[in-house]
Amino acid sequence: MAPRDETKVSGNKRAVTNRGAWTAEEDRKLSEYIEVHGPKRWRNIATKAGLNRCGKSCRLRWLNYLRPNITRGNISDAEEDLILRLHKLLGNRWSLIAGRLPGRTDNEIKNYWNSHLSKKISAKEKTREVPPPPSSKRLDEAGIQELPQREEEQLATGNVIPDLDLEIDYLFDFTMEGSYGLDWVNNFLELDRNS
DNA sequence: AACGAAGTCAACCGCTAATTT
DNA sequence: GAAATTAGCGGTTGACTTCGT
Repeated sequence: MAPRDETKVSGNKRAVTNRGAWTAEEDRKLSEYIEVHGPKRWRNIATKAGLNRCGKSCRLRWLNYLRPNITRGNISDAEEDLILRLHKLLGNRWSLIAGRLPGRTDNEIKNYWNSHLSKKISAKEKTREVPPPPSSKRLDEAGIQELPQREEEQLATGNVIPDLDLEIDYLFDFTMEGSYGLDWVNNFLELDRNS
């Protein structure tokens, strides 16, 4: 049985809502209601569909599992390659990445990244370990290596920008492109230049 | 067979942006 | 224009499964 939680509603009243895994019955109720009324006003959906859930939970369930055209199961090699390249370009912008993978959800891609790809990458980097040429970094008088300016800025602001210079040839090598159009990448870069 | 560690993934949380009242 | 509500995002948690000993 799903755990329950008290959710604040207007005033001092509290409503007890279900939490945890969704049941088949809850899925059915949610799907049927959305089929008729559409996926909007999630708090209304939760109450009017007779679900003891918060609107947020209903929305998540619909987007990640119940909506049509969801692709479930193994991520193909082409998809994995695209995720890697998009992540290099966009960072942890999971919803944007998911938007380029038909049928995949941001949650699924985020999970796949955290459980598969991040490890693959760190393993790759460990084996690579190519030291930079001595002239590429200068030493200050105390003998401490200075960070490149962008790295310093990122550390200062906390905004880590994906390293677009790293493996740039690989990133923009579209010769192995499959069915995924990447015109949007060019548009994105054009917008970025203009801004 | 039993147990703990590691991996996986669905769901929740906290926050911000956008929209509505 | 301000306040309230809703939608959406990324990070995190925790239950469950698989693997190794």
